[in-house]
Amino acid sequence: MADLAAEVMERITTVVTRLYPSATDGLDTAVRPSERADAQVNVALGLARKVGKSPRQVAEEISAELDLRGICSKVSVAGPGFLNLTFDNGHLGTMLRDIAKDPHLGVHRATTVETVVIDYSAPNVAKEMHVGHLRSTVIGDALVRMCEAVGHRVIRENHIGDWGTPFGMLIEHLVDLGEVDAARELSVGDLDGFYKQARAKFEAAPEFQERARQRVVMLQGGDADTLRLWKLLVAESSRYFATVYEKLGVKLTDTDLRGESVYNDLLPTVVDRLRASNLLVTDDGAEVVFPAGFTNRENSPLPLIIRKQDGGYNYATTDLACVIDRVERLHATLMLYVVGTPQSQHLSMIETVAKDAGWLREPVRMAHVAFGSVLGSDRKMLKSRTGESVKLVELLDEAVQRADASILEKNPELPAAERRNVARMIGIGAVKYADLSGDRIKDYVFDWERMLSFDGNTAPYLQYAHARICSIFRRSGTTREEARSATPLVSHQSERALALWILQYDSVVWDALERYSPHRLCTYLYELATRYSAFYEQCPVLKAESDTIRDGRLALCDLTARVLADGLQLLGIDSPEQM
RNA sequence: GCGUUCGUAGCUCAAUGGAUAGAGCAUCUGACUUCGGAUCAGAGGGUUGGGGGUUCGAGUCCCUCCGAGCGCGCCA
Repeated sequence: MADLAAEVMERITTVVTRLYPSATDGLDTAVRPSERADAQVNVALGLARKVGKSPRQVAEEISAELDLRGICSKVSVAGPGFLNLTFDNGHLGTMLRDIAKDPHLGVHRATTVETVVIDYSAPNVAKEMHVGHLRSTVIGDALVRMCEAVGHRVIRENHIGDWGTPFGMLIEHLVDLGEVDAARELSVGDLDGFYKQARAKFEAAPEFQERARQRVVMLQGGDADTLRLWKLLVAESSRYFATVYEKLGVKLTDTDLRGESVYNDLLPTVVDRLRASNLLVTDDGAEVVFPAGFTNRENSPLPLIIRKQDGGYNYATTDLACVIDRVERLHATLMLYVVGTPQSQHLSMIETVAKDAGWLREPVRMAHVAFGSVLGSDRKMLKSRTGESVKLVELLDEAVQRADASILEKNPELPAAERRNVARMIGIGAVKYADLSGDRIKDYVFDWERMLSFDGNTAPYLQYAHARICSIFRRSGTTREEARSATPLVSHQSERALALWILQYDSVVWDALERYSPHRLCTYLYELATRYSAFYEQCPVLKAESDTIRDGRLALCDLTARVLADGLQLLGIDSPEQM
């Protein structure tokens, strides 16, 4: 409804400024969806007090002066002073025809193009990816797609954990196994086993512990052979990550990998620059910054530790180096951190220090795209039967396998090869959609039954609606492209409901993007599918009364399918044509 | 203790400060010679954790209390 709304808002503003020239500050001319009409405008309610009249009277006065011919067929005053709008059917048809010609389906481009750095996924080298990585990866991927869709310049950064003390232990374990055997074990994808073995040895054998410590020193000292072994670990892990990303269907590739180690050279610079701006304080042998507004248990200032007592750096330093790198080298204007809620204080401290140090200045900004945990049916963090974290690949494989079984049962005619392909789209889509469809800040309960259900706010339901439309076209004898030239008539009640919803796609995509809330797009798509289903029941397409009606309805079908597929694509979910 | 997030139907979740708080699941009632019934139509189900406040208007903003999760100095 973006363009509809824009034009209405403009005309209302004109009328209001003419009627009440002294009260035009902070006008709420927004055109909102309404249950009582096609849309409502509440401008009179806020205006009433300023002009000393009743809201109802103000609404009447505006309504009397308002000329919406060609856009609205009816404008009425209702309730305490709402302006209820009913759009003109012909105008709706024209609008639909216009966006049908637009490859972006009416979604407008960003007026100022941002350089958006999105930090997400972030698995650890030599460790298995588990459910804990699911949300960051899926939400981050959706944000990448949405940003790209409106024309922003997007830089994906996968900040993998590839540095730090655990690597002494991991490298020594690699040496013990022998490089060839170790590489083979890692390439199988059994990172969990590798890490656990190393950990077990570290805890059990003092001799191993000592070797591990020395190895850390060698690693940090740049010993050539140690670095070679380290790179082997990183390479094998990266290959493994790539297979997981492929399975999950996200856009991350090897070129997006940007491990913590990349920033090593920048760490001394961080210290120097903080010292130069007099932010650095020596406290208890460590070099720290005390950003304002943070306190610890004892209510004393909470430090951000830049350099530890032993001279080593920690993750705060790396994160600050990241900010410098992203702002000064990449020229980021917006940095998104798709990181769990528990990190919020840490990121807030990073942001404060980066601002205090002058590295982060308007209009450049960073945002913590925080999200809650994935819970089991017991409402606790999701764990496997054995109490360990659930491996991401196993979870994804199970999703595909469950989807496959479901399709086999419900559509046995589908050829096996096709079925496997569709099962992947549905299974992975279901997992992603379950992750994206709730407000990201909240925890959500992982439930196979619900996410794979064909009823309710699920990916399969949306995909089904899409497949049904494709089915109509297979029988219609017309192509999707041909359908686009027709202008829908938009006269039946459910045609109107569908049309009005389609026209809101633009504003919904932007709303979801600006709030970094993919679930708003999900809610919209679900409602779209629901409205389509009602239309489908009540308005025969192929058996319509006339060719004109039929063509118009085919155009509506095509648009609906495109918005569904486009919206799902923004969420990283595929839309099969049959299922 | 301090900070932070959350609390909405039996369950899982929605709701740019706007009208009578909406969906799905589950329960109950209907609709299959019908473009994919993998669907649709309808019913019941609520003191939005409690209490104050701001506002023409509060689930939403502010304060306070209760409950839950998470974080709070040398791991990342």
